[in-house]
Amino acid sequence: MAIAGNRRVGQSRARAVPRPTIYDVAHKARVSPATVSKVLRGVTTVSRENTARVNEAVQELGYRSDPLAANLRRNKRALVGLIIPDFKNPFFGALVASIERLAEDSGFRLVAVSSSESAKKEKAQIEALLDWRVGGMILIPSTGELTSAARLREEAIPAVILDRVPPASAFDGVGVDNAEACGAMVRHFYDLGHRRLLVAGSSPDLPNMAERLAGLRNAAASLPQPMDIEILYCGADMDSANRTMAGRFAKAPLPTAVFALYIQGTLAALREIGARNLTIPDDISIAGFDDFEWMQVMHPPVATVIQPIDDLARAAWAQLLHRIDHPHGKRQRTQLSCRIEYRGSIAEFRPGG
Amino acid sequence: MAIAGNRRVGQSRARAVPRPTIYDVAHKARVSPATVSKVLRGVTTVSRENTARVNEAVQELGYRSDPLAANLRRNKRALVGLIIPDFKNPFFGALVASIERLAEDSGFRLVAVSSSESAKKEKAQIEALLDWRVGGMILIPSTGELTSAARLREEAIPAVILDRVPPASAFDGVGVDNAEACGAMVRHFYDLGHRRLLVAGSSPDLPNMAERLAGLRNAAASLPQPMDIEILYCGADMDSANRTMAGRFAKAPLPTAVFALYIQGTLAALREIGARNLTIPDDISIAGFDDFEWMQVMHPPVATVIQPIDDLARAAWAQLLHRIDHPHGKRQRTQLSCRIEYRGSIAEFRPGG
DNA sequence: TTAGCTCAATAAATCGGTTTACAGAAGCCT
DNA sequence: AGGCTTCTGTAAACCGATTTATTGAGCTAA
Repeated sequence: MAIAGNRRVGQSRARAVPRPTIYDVAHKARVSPATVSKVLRGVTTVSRENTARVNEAVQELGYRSDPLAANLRRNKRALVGLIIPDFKNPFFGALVASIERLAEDSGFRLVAVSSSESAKKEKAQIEALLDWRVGGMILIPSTGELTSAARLREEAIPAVILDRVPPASAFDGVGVDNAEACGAMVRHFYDLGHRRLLVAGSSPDLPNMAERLAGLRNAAASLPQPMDIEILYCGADMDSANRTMAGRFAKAPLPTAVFALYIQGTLAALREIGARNLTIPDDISIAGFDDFEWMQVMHPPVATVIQPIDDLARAAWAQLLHRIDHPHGKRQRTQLSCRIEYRGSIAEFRPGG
Repeated sequence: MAIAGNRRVGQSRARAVPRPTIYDVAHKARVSPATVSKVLRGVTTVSRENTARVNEAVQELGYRSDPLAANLRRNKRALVGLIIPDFKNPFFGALVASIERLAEDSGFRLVAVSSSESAKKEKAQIEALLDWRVGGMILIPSTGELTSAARLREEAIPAVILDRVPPASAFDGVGVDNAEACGAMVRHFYDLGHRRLLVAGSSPDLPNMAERLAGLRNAAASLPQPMDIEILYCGADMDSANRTMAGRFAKAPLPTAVFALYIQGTLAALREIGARNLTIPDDISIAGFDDFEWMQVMHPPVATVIQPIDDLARAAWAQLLHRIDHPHGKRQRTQLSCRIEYRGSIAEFRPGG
């Protein structure tokens, strides 16, 4: 705020013709501004004749409403905020793209910002969006603590938690059935003879990670024979993921399969496997989470759990609209199913293979 | 606009305590709202005593300014728009992340939107941002035509074209020296004995593509011996890229090296090479454009031209700020240098290898 | 002492819409 | 004809800040 406040924002040359206002339209159509406003908002208590004249004037002047002015007067605003952890992750990118389209279709303006996986930055972004008096918020938290929840409740902002949905919170949540997907993957590995599985998660604090871990632990517990599941927390950034993974692979015994629960884990595992000249899937099998184009051009293609991104976006959006209209309705949680693509990176375990 | 207009935006429960306004602060500090505004904006013509009282009141009330109201009154606004072609591409994602941080540091709010690589959508997004009376705009065009340029000029909006900078336009531009990088890559291939190079571009309409093509053609023209450079336009989406690439590889003679000028081209080439069981780099060498994590976990790692993303963002931002302050200054174009990482995917060409 | 000047403080106008409250016309019923 | 309702249309208040024009106090110089 500081610099833009001091900076002489707007020395730029004035337009030749300033944008027309609602008053210009009213004047041209020989009605009052209030009537123009009604026509523009589709209020029906305007005579056919006046409606026509207003529309004509709008056309001729090329009038477009100023959303700042409009939103200022409205008590709640046709603005929604979306906070994602990282713009560089195409999974989040796809969510942004999808939600952007949905918001536009419903007449909302989406303001997408990132928290850089930092709770502090997330908090600041939430405050900034609250300053804008957004009518709602979709949040992919940077942490499971949901430290900012208090503020959101204080302001009574309709909010939906997406993807990283805490087990208990006062907010609507939309995510996938992580446990089911991970359970299925574990059983698949088991059925192929794997008994030593390395799981790469980012951090146990993230609710989706916790669900994935719980899911695969539960699945493992109900297998006919025991399966050794080793969990490795590799951190959110590539550097720490690479380091942690390298540290693990320096020790015996090596796992016969790796299940990476997030993209950086997948990349770190692939890198380490490559660095040690292990062959996929003969020496070691691997599966990842989320689907990226490059996974299919690897040799062999990388098996992965696929979250239904567009469906997630649609569900979150629907939830948010519903919450805006019904602030007091019961809290909802939506869980969608993942699809697993068992690609060539997973194979049967052959002892001594 | 339509639905949000009709929707009863804001039935939500009123806050227990509505956000304090500048009037509340003024009342509490026993000064006028004008004085509060001055203190908040750092205007110095306020007595030490009043400044202190205002700050105290701000603190106690937890007051935060409403940017909508503030921006409405200012003639130009502390808002900048950023239009990118696609949120799903991590290259653009990284630019968004970087520019977001820079904007924040300068006290601007960034509104990032996407054009989905469509000129029509781009136009709509530009209009929407103009409606918001943004103080400036950074645009990565969806096409080289810059069809929306007229509107931007009409509104006299400070604008910077990023990445896909047309050769001649009335706007500031920030990009990389595509020609130099591509020339270097071509010479590298030549020096390694390659004489049949397949180049995968998205579309000749994009200015950066055109520069890349011109660069490699020029480089090829000044080589000691002729080099066969075949250019293939594969389109922006994965489907068409895959189809086009498959079509090319169905015919002889195959190239000895592929240089893909964009990510989808790189992926399509890798897929097709894999599908035909060709070995990299023994059967065929390959280089890409832009650096993605997965390139380093491929076997062998994929050589690529690396654009300095953070520097691009910084240059674009600086350019925009400068343009906002000096609307009439001479148009500037910035070209940064790329770095090439020659990784294992490129090797010497051995005839009959 | 008084005109002239500087400086801090504020009342009021303003940005461009939306919303409220009310007025006037028309239609209906008794 | 008079009372009641319904329906359109508008004046004016309002959203929450910024900016302008003005006031009044304090100080200096003549």
